Amino acid sequence: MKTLLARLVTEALAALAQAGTLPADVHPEVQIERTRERAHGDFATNVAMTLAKVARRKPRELAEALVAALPAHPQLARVEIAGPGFINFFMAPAAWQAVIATVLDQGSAYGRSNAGGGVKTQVEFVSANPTGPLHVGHGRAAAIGDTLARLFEATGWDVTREFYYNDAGVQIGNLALSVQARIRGLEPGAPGWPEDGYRGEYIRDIAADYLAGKAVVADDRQVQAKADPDDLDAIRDFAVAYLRHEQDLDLRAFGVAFDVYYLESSLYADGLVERTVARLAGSGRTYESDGALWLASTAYGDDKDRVMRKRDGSYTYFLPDVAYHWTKWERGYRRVVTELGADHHGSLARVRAGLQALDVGIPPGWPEYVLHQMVTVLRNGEEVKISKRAGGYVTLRDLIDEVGRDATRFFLIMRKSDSQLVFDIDLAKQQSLDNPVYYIQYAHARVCSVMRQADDKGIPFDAAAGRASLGRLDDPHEEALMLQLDRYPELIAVAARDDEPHLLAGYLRELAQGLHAYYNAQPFLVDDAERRNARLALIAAVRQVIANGLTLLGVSAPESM
RNA sequence: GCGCCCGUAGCUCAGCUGGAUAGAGCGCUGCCCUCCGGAGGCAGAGGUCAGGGGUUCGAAUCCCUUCGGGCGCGCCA
Repeated sequence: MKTLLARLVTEALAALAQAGTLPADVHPEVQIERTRERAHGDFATNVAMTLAKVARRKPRELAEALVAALPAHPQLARVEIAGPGFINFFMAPAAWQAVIATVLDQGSAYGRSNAGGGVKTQVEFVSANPTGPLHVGHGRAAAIGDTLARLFEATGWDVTREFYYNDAGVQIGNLALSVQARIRGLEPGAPGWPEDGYRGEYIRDIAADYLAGKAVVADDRQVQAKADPDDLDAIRDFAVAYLRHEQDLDLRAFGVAFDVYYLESSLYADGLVERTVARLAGSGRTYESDGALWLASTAYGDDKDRVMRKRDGSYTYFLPDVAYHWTKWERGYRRVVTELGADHHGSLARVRAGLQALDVGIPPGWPEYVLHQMVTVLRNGEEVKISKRAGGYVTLRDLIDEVGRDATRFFLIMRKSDSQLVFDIDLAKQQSLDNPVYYIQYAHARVCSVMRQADDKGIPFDAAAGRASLGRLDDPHEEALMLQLDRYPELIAVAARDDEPHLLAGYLRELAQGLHAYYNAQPFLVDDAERRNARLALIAAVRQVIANGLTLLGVSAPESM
């Protein structure tokens, strides 16, 4: 409908230009927006105001001329001029009613599009190092990254989910030493316990399994424990596989699956770090100072120059980060989203600057970054502290076990990633109206229940009859719902374009609210078969869109609760 | 000190790439079940959109600035 209106307005503008009311050389972008209030019609445009200056006419005068030149269309019932010069469009009821048939025809495909045109796209997220179980922050990353990936898939992008981690660095060495200390029966803090060792109970579990010679299978590796307390390499390999496996279980319980696991160590093994150094050196933007090799990254928008190679000859993490993102480009991903905790925001400007310095055709501003702010967990109104080193923190799996996957995913996605998020465990656990995820799921279950009732009463929903009688839908609640349904594809497109999955959570809440209000205002199973089937067609369409939206969030749409 | 993010109702937060009288949930007050699931709905109170400048037909939204909070600012990852 938006595109229809935009076309009509453009035609009218062309006619005005022809008549000399408008200068011939203006080609304004016609904005059609949804109105906030029904009194303002269904859609509105502000072109008369934006063009008033170049046309040297008063906005309302211009609006009059434009409306006079507007071609008639059966879907357009009425046009009004209001306020400072808005042109308000009132659509014919049939135009709204048509959305119901569209939803029912398209089913789970409603809302999908091909905006991405099949372009190879990658979402990198979670990317936790295998030094412990995943915590709530990783959960937020997983919810955001996976939902984005689903949104991209729904809008025609060819998506790969990637998990990047380091299996060979300082932290991993520390992990191996911690497990070895546990193998030797040491407790955290005891003499001989490694400095900055991992103190969590899970280290003890790894030690026990290692000694027992167990085998461990993770999604990207498998290892048989050697049970030798002195073989630090073997301990490390086992511990990494063990924790990777634990993370796999967490992610699976969360409904998240990765296509690719990328190892930082492979960047070194495959010579990609060296190649990156050489390429950067060739840029003429590197220099030696204090015995270290620097990149003049300030030339590319960074706020200070960065050390590439330290005085001791080893590389800083800046280099593998650039090398890694270069591989993303080389592997053909043209849209890339890197999802990180906001505490890593410093790497953003550095990596982009490094990629520019490579001069390999990567556009400025590539890749997209989505940074999420901190998660605070509340239990009994008190903050639960998260401390990885000390152990005993709230893990993702604790949350899933306690509040369930649906509520966990929903709570972690419902806020804008830029905002800090308070995760109230007690609220998330509540199976009541206070809990938004139950409220939405209940709307879905409620429609299913009405359909069952219809069957029981021997008046099952007749979809064909419903479609033929859509003209019977004239209640304000019905109009509001049709409007909401019509908006859904646009919302999906915007959420995918702007990397804002939280919009979908808010939309679904509003749609559910519309359904509940309608339910209370009107009976559906009325004797008048035309009206009854028309109403059932409407709520069937609402159920379909709720299901489609929940699927994109990775949340189930139950038929009864 | 510098950079990024945030500041909207008592609380938690939306506000759809600048639009008309700023919204929702919870909490509070008062209503609504002979009816398809009351696990619901309706109405009301509650705001200097942190403060101050600017840009323009129009600003919660864009720019500058002050204040407050979070996170970064290492030849750690």
